[in-house]
Amino acid sequence: MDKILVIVGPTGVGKSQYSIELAKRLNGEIISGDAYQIYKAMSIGTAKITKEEMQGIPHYLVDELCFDHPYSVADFQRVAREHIQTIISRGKLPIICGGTGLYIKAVLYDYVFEKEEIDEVYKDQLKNYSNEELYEQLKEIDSKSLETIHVNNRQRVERALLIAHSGKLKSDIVDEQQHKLLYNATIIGLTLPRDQLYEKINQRVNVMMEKGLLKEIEQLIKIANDDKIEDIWNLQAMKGIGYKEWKSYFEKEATKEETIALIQKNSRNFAKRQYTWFNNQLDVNWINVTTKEQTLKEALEIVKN
RNA sequence: GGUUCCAUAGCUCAGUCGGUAGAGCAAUGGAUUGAAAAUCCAUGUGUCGUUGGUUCAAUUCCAACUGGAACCA
Repeated sequence: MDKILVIVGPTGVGKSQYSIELAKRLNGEIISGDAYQIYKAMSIGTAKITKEEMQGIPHYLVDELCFDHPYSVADFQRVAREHIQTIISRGKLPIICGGTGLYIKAVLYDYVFEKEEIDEVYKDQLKNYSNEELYEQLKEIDSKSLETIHVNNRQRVERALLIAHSGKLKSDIVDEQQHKLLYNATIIGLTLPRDQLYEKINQRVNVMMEKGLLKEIEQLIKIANDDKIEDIWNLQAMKGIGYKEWKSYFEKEATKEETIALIQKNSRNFAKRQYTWFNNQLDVNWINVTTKEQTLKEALEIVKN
């Protein structure tokens, strides 16, 4: 199996910085395992690292899409795997670094995404039903998929119905998988005590403001106007933390201070969800990020073993 | 200095005509297979300011004290 290194951790813990240091020492190249850093013109709010900070280490899946394009776990899985092969063929170590748990798991494990064509007419029809009605429909078609989907989780109930409608059942697709790693992956998780992490997150949002987050949003709105995009706030890319919160601000329903506080809160909540995923879905070697030298030493040791 | 009011969860506060208490927000735990920075589920964490008194029983009534607020000097 091909050897790869994976660096995960909650938002704001300092993954990017460590990935560079490790890449330098291990002759590696970095693939971003992040759902939002793929978008161009969204740099401050996604805390993207700059060209200088990359220190010449090649990065993939950063700055590749316009913000009006959709991006999905299936896209990520396909392209990330291609990059892994290319990097290995050059004799380098692939390092996946990011905070999007689902994306990273989908690459590492044998997740299968069938080729599908969405039936837009059927999708539209679903809008006419209540959560309960959709749930009942799914119970008839694919009751097994309901084991991990709650009635109120409309997004995922609809998704399971769409999958069933396009051919195979979602539960069958999952059952056919072996849930095994496809790579010899070492997964390192960077962590901090919760209160320290939250403090860092709050500070980071303040720094984003100083760097011009609001200007970045205004710029995106301008691009959207020029491109005649109707509702910018409906774009997938604008659902990201640090972006979606500004809708209320521009509609004069929230002050700047309230918006900043909301971004901080959403970031903290997100960090907590990330921990839930990494703790329960991946086999993570956790390293407490207190001193930089110690962290690197520990990380290198884990990689060797 | 005097009078009055306040003190209950991390915060803002409700409440118990005396039987050890509950909302919102924050927070915590969990699910997660094509929106995942998304979407959804669950959970009240408390010497009811301190010390005494009355009482079978005090967070609740009484007193003193401590801290805070307002008003009068």
